[in-house]
Amino acid sequence: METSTKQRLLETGMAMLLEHGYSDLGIQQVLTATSVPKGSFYHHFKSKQDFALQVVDLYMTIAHGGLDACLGDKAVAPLTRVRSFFEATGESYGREGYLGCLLGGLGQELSGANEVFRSRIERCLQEISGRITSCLKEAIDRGDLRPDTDAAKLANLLVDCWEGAALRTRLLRDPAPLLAMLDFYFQSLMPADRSTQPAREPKARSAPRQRPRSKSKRSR
Amino acid sequence: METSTKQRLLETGMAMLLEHGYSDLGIQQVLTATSVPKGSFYHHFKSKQDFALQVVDLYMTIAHGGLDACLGDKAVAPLTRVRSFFEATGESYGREGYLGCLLGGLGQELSGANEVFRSRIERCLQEISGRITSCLKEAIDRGDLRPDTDAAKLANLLVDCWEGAALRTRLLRDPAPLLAMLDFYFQSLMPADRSTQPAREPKARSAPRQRPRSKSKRSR
DNA sequence: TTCCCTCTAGACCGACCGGTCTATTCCGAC
DNA sequence: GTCGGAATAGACCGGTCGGTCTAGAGGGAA
Repeated sequence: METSTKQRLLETGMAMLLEHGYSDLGIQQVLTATSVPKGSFYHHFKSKQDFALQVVDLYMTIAHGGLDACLGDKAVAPLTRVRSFFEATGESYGREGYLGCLLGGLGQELSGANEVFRSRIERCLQEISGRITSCLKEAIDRGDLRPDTDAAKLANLLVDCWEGAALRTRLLRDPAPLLAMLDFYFQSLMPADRSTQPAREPKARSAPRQRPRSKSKRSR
Repeated sequence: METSTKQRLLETGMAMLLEHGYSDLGIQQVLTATSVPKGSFYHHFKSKQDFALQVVDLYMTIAHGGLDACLGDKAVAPLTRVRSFFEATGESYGREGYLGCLLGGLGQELSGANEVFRSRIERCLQEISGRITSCLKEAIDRGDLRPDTDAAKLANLLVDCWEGAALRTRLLRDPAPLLAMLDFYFQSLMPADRSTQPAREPKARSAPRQRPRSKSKRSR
């Protein structure tokens, strides 16, 4: 079954929005790339903005899928689960040429002048942060974090720093900033000894975990 | 002495680029805002891109001014100097309505498809990071950081996370993410006891150091 | 005064933008 | 069959884009 026209538009649009951003991306470019006539586009979407918002929805569906896959396994330490989500996300960035995060990209570009995108993308980040918060709370209950830890604050911090590192990754076309950021963050949470390990999983993993880990190292 | 036409274009352009981004900002908007005819614009700048790049140059001149002011005072502990630079930068964001950092904004928007901006903005971040690196090395020499610390890596990390927090600040129109990020970073560098205090200076200060510390707290 | 160069001034250009519109094709329901 | 809505198809629209061009204003040097 070949994917529907709408789905093709959304998927191609996601990649093109990531590369070009919103304002620089013409509808005609998307139509040419997908061989879809303009009439079909405006049959499925009521405007360019509507299209981009639906791309964001699709992006979030995928993100939640990743969160489900990584945060759900109760057999793994909660902090390890959180880290594994970001590592998996970083790997998916690699598959797209290290262009960073769509939420960060659209958020930066549009939030200054477009209230619809501003609030929508902030809400998306809050969703992700919220799910990480839950996992951090588990870590607190389990004694992996100090009991007075503000889980929501720590989760937002992680998301924010991640977005920054993703921007740098986009500028450098190199994943090093993402990895360095995760190292620093989790090392700070588990000063020196503590039970939970840096990033290895204690039990068998569900998803295939290939990834050549990128040989590029650069100076940084 | 009223500022020159070119200077007015650059200053207004900086504010408008911060708000609208590059692609969404029309030259005509800048001309209208400054009451400058198009002929003058293209007399001073050879293209829109040239204009934006010169805005970035101006931004960097200002940034270096801030770095000079904050990092130069040898009487203050180096880590405190670094922190004070970012705190001052955060305050300047506030004066512009918490729209974040121009380098982050243009970097996100354009680095996917425009190699000129990509390399230029990466270079700008490296310049800033480089100056922070020097200051961190001072901290190492002084014994405020472990001697095996990778100063450049730590400086890049700080810049990256700062940009991420600045993005969130733009989305929320609130400085809290910036402050939370600085707290976490410097607390991690000085675990618990260590000589240097969180953000207070050990010796007499030259520059006036008021700092209202921003009353907005929000939930986060 | 004349000259010349910098800068101002804005009409104008072709290209392309997002979006509309009408016509046609497709295909399951009946 | 044939009917009717979903989807495709692309010509077309007004507006705006970045950029060009010509004309003139200003002012210091000779």
